[in-house]
Amino acid sequence: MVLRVFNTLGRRKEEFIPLNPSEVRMYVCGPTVYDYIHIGNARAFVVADVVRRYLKYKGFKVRYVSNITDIDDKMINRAKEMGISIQELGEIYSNAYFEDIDKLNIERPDVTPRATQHIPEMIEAIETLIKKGYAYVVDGDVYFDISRFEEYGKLSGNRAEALEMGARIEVNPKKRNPADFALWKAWKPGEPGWHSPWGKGRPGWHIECSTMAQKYLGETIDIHMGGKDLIFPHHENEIAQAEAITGKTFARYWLHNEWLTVGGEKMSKSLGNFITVRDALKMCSPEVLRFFLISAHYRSPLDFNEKALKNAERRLERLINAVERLHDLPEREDETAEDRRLLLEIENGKRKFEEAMDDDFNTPLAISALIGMAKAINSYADVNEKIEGRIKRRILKIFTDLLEVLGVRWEAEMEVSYGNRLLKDLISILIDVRDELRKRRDWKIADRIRDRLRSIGIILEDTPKGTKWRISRK
RNA sequence: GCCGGGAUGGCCGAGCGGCUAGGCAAGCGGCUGCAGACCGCUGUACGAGGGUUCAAAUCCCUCUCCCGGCUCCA
Repeated sequence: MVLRVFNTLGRRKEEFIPLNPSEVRMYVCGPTVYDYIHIGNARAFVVADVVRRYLKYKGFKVRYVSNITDIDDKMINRAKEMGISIQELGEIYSNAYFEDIDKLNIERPDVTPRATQHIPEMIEAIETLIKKGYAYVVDGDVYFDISRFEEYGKLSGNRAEALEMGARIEVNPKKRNPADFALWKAWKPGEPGWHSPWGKGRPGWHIECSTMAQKYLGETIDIHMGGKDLIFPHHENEIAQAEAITGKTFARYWLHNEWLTVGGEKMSKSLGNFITVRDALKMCSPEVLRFFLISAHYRSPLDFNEKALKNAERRLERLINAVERLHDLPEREDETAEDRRLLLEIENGKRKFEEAMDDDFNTPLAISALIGMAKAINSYADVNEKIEGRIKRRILKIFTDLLEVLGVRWEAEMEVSYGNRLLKDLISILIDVRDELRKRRDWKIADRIRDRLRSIGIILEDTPKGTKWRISRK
C-alpha cells in the first residue's frame, strides 16, 4: 500500500517516495534549551516519533536527526536571569529534554547536533552565500538577500512584496529588504561570540538547522518536520539558504503539525496557560499524555483539558486491558472456527489501521481500528476459556506491533503487574484469603481488602474464573 | 493589508459526493454478592442560506462566527 502525506510545499497530499529507497532521511526541528519543553513541543515530537515508527513498520530504514538549539537570544537572556553560564543553562535543559522525551517513549534521534558545536560549518555556509551573491555584510552582520532567491515564499505562500507591506516587521535600516534575515549577528558586549571573517559574532537561528540537517543527512533530505509556526519564517529561510547554496531541493516533504491549545487558546507565557510536560505529568501518566497527543489528527488543532485527558486514559486502558487479557488466555492444541474468525477480525483491523496510517498518518482513525480489535478479543474471551497457541501468538504479535507504532508501552505496563515477584506473591496471598472470606459470604472484610488495595493502586477484579488483579494506570 | 485553518450529536473526534467511524458521558439489558472489567442495545449530528447533482456533512456561491501565521515560538 502506498503512503500518502500532506506536503506543506504544494499544500496537497502526495505519495511518499524516499529519494533513496533503502533509507528515509528525516529532520525535526528540536528544542531551544532555555526552559523545560511544553506540551506543544511534546505534540510535535510525538507526531514525528509516530511518523518515524510507522515508516519503520512499513519496512523503511530511517535516519532521524533532531537538533538542539543552544545559542540564541532566549538562551542569552535566560542565562543572565538565572545567573549561570549559557553552557550550564544548555546542559540543564537539554538533560531535562531527554528525560521528558524518554518518559513519553519518544525514540532518541540517531543524531542530536548542537548549534554551538557546528559554528565552523555555519561560517562556511555563510561564506558560500556571500560568494554566490545571496548575502551581504553590514557592520559585522550578515544578511540573506531574499530578492536574490526567486522562489522565496514558496513554502509559506508569503510573497516578499506582501511582507514589505506588513506593518509588523520592524524596520532595520541595515537591511536592503525588510524581510531579509540575519545569517550572522555581530557581537555585542555581554554576549558570547565566535571569530568569523566578519568579526566576532554568533550565527542566526535559521542557518543552524539547515547547516546541521545537510551535514548529517545530505543536500536533499526526505522529510522535514516541525510545528506550523515554523513554516514562516524559519522553514522558509532554511529553504532559501540551503537551496541557494546547493541549487538542489532541500527537503522533499514538509510536514507541519497544528497547534495544541489550552482551554481553546494558544499557549503563551503572557496568558499564563503555558504547560510544561512536567506540569502535565502531574495530571496524568506519560502514557496517557502521549496517547492524548495522538488522539487527534496531527494537522487538526487539539485542546488540552481534563476531559480530553480522561477520554484518552479510558481508551488507552481498553487497549491495554485487551492485550493483557489475550496474553493471559490459556492455550490449547486444536484450533476452532471461533479462533479462525478472531484471527480474521484481527487481520481486518490491521488492514484498517494501515489504511488509516497510510492516509497521512490518521492516528484517530487508526486508534478506532485498534479499539475494534480490542472488542473482538474481549468478545472472544467472554465465551472462550482457551485459544489455540499459534493463533494466539499471531494475534498478539499483530496487535502489539500496531501498538508499538503508536508508542503504546503495553509491555512496560504488564511488567509492573508481572515483573515483581514479591508483589505478585504477596497479592496472591491476599487474594487467597479474600477468596475464603467470600466463600463464607463475609463481604464486609472482603470488600475492605479490595478497597484498601485499590487505594494504593491495585485493582482486584472478580471473574467467574477467579480473582484477577492489575495495577491502576492513573 | 496579505496568507492560512476551522464550525459534525452533551463532550472529544474521524469522514470530505451514495455504503449513516470510533470513543467518552447518559440510559437500558447481560455477567456479578457488590464493585470492576467486559459484551449487547438505545438516543441525539453535520454553523446559516442559496445552488450543482438521481444523490451533499462532503462540490460551488454568499453570509455568520471562531482560530492562527505575516515578530521569538512546536
